[in-house]
Amino acid sequence: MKKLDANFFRRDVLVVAPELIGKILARRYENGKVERYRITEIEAYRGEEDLACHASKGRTTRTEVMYQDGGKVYVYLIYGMYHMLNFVTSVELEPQAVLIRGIDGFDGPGKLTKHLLIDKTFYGEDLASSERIWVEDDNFPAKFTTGKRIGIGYAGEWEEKPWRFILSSK
DNA sequence: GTAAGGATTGGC
DNA sequence: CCAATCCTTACT
Repeated sequence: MKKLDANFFRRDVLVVAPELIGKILARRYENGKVERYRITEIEAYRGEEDLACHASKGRTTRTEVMYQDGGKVYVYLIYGMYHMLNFVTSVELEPQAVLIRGIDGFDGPGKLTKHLLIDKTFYGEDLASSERIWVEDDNFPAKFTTGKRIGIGYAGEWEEKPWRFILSSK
């Protein structure tokens, strides 16, 4: 079982996203208990020019972490009710991130963060050194399919990009 | 300062 | 189909 370090995330989001499919998301709770889930669905958000990416608004307090080096956690609240879990990819000044949309047993970005007790205190967490959340590679031979990203009807032509990756083998 | 709307979900 | 619910951004 290998823990993914920052170098894994310091690449283009369109390279990292498909490789993350089938990887293991590990979460250690305050009571010390560790739970592991296979990542089943991911979406890629790529740069300021991607109108669906929050960084298209520029570097703000909210998007700051996306401009940092890859391997960080980006969490934000949507619709006043759900926290979305993202991992920053690429290098400094290249705002890219992957949204974790589904893990084994919890299909849906809002559901999985609710179950894993992920909230905005995870904003900026370093996946390589965190004791609360990290990603592991168990050499699972993952296969995946792609599709359009969900819920971004305002993004014009960017809505058509096949930047959603779904695990197809189990 | 004020207003509009969102990378969602579950219930009617 | 629509409300829940609050943070971020845009605009007066």
